[in-house]
Amino acid sequence: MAQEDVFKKIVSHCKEYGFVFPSSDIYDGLGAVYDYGQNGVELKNNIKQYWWQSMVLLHANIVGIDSSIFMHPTIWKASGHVDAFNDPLIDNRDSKKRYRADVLIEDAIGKYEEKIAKEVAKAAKRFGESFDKEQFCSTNARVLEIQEKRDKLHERYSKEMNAMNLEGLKQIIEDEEIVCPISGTRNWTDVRQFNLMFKTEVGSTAEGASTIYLRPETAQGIFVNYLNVQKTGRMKIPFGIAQIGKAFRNEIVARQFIFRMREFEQMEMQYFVKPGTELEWFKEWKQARMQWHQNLGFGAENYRFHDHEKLAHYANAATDIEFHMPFGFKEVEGVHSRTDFDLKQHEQFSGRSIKYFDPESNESYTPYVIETSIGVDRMFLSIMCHSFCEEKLENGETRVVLRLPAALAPVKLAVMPLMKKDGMPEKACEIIDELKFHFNCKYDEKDSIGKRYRRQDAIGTPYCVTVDQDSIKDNTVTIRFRDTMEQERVNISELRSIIEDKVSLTSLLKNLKK
RNA sequence: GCGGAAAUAGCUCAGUUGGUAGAGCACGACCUUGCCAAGGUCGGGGUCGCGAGUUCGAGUCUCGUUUUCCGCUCCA
Repeated sequence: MAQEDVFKKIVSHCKEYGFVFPSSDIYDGLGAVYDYGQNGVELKNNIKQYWWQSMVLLHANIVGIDSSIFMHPTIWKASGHVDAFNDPLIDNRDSKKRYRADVLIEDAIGKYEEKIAKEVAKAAKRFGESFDKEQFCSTNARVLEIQEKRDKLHERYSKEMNAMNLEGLKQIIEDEEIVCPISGTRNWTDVRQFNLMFKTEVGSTAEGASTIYLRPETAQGIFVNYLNVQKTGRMKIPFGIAQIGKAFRNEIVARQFIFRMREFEQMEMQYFVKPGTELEWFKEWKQARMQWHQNLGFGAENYRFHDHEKLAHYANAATDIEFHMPFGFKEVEGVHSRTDFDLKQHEQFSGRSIKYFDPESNESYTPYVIETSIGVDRMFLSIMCHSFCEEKLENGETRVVLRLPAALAPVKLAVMPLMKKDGMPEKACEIIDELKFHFNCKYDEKDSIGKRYRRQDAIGTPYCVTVDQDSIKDNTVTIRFRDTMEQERVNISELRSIIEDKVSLTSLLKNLKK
């Protein structure tokens, strides 16, 4: 597939030009872990800056924190991760397919529903023609019988799920004679659990050691600090807390390059609102986050919302912002209305009151939360995918160019002497020495000028400046633009004003303000 | 975790029925040139993913293992 080829090219481009390397490369790599290289780290930092500034700089009522990766283990009991990250899985030995045991059983419950609906429909049709009391009674009895079976199954299933009794779930699958949809057989393995949280131990002696987890999301660090921030920052609802940080999930299958990694970075903002207003704020943030994405100029057609129909236990509204990757529309960001679930849970598990006292209405309440949660690495990938371009030139050659938004580009300006003599290198270095305080500059004197331009194209440098013989005499240089490859002759003293605005985040951020 | 495919220089790959490890690009030095991947000379770089086995001899055959890709599966 052409699209997959493009993705492969992007992956190797990332490695070849110092954006992303497989982790532990010289030891054959470590599954689903990647390192960012010299250019990747610049791009990633710029993405984080764009997000952070759009949140914390542009909103008087949003502040940031940086909470630690280790947290009290009870936090993950309160959040539900200890239970919910333990999906019960079962394999069919014939089809070699793996299923979630709970999903299989829920499907079986659904089948009873179908049966009931069928009986009712059949009866309705028959009674439309002629009413027969005996038939009515027998149908009624049949429906009641199925309903009873369904209710019994449901009850048993809820009980086993709550207890996370793996043998019990397996027994249900056997008793209900659930077959694999592919092979049609009942040749099942035992139900097994895979814990998606990484564990480690705190305390060096075995006796004093306690198991703790690497956080699977950054959100809980915000929730448990919510009251600290509210009190010390004198925050009034509605207000938000933003955080950028690493999170860890022991994914069963981690694939598609940096799209799903075991160690990844999140940018999360939890917005605390008055109960009852949460759906308005949900709508507001949904739009605001989409605007933030589209502000990069990648084209509205490459984004879409994916509203969740099946909501997680903590949410009363949820949507994903998906971006058109070479392997399909994929989730980059989630916007969730998390209700007061998390704060309430932490109140219960910690035994501390973390209610908010509203001075306007003179009442205390647990705030509702709107969460915006975006994967830095996924954002990085979407930007690389969209910017990567193999361009046919008029002379028939192809040029590989990264059309990164200038504000995100790792290097803003490359300065190169046309020749390695006659004072040109020195002049070029003078230019860099002045401009390096304002944006990221790079010097290059190796190889022909054309080759050097292409090298900069490949890492997305928006501007190249070339110092030639005339520059020595009249202090002018040619500035070359990445996207058009056109050149202009300008005075060295003008360079900063020409470039600085276009490569700064300010230009992006200003477009965000309505 | 299951099934399929793959792994040779930084990258892309060649390597015949088992017989001394190659090319192009990239990299370094020098010469020539100078505005869109230029030419020349010389040079550095590989335990052929790793470990066993078969063999006089393994990049090549067999088994195991690791990693990657594709499909399944999963995704707060």
